[in-house]
Amino acid sequence: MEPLTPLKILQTRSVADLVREEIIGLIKQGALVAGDKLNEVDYAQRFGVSRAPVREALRALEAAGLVRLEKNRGVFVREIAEPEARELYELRATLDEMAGRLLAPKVTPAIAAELHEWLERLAGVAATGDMARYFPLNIAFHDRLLVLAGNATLTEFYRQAMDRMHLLRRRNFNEGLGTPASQKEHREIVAALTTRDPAASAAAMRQHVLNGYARLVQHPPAAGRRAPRR
Amino acid sequence: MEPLTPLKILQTRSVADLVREEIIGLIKQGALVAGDKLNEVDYAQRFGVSRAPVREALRALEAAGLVRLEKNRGVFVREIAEPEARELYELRATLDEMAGRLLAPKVTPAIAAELHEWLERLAGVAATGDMARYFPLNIAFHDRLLVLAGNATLTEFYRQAMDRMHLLRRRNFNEGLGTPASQKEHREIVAALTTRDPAASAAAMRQHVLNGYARLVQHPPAAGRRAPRR
DNA sequence: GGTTTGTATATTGTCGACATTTAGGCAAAG
DNA sequence: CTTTGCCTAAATGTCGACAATATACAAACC
Repeated sequence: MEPLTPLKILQTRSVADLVREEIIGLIKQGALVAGDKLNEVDYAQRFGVSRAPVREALRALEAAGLVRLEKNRGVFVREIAEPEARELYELRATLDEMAGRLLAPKVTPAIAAELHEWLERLAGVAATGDMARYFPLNIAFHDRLLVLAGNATLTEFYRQAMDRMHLLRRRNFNEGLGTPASQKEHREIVAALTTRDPAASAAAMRQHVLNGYARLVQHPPAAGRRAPRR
Repeated sequence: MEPLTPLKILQTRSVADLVREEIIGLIKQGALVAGDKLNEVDYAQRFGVSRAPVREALRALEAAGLVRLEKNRGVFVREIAEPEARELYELRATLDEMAGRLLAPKVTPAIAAELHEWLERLAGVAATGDMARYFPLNIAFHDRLLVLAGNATLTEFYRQAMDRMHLLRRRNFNEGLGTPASQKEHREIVAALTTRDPAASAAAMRQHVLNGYARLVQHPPAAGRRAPRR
């Protein structure tokens, strides 16, 4: 009943919105990495628009913590270095923990079945070793858990935290994913949720994130790129 | 050594930043309430600037969840109604809980002394019944706890959540503050922190927020203002 | 009388241009 | 050879204006 594709887009989405999403996409796929500068004129021309909507998009990205605006100097993709990386993982651990506690009592047989489907899909892709596919799938799995938890505000904050994780040096963010340990923790999370035990589910999700951080830091940091001074 | 006031401001802060902070201030002090429309030309003239920086400020406020942009219709102060209000309090309870757990082991005698000072100040102002003074003091107290917890990212997310609380109908957000029950919980929080017990501190802070929500909902909702349709 | 159509006004979305500032190169002075 | 100063180019901050959309009101029609 709703075409929703052709003109509803132009009726609801402004150019600034599209630019914002496009840039977020570039960050998520690694085309833009921490420290990169975003030239307003370049991006305006790339999208065939003027600078005004680009600037609005960049302002929104700044508020989301993805870029850093330096007056009269330019916009740079934020870089998350060590003190902050740990902070971010601790925060995400707490958010995931909350999601586990909320979701557990809501798990129905249908939800349990869906979660086991996710496990199979994750295991299948992990077996191929194709990180380019596993990476977004893993994020989608965790995002789905948050959505199922039923607190939209929590999901919004969680997504903001997850977006920032892409600002870690990509080489690192990927490492340790899809490992047997990570798979095992996924199964433990689903198992706890299936028993509808809030405390166990919360603990499993929290621990999974903290272990993910441990797997991250034990991998050698990638060599630094250009580092805009200051 | 640093004047930091006169020209450092103009060197680092753009007009859009100032406008953004100004509007946030209007929301915090209640001059702007949920549902109000923000006319771009009006605010541009009020601050003596053009629409461009105003629009950038509004984009940032949208990303922070404080306003809602409707294409070709305008910008409106977001309204937080019942399902979302509960979500927000649950989230804040979790963030405060995390802060309590982080802060407890860091409490030194100096910090304990500072916290007791806060208690006295809060009790003093609460005794006067002057909510206009108690209200920001209470927020500053909780903010201070977050800062002392030492996780800057957590503090940032917490502040974003707190900012949104101002979008609850102000009549409600104030009610229940400074009550004996609230004061008692403050003392329990500081007591737990002083013993450096992470679990007890986390629980006290969590419960304080959840009780605050309970005190909120048991007060009659203020009559609605204009409600922009859709 | 109620509904619809048409028009006028106001507001937003976007654009192009100007002023200001920064970054870098080059030359002159030390 | 280093440093200082100036100058040029590029990029950002801000502005005013135009086009497109939505809202309000009035007229016309059933």
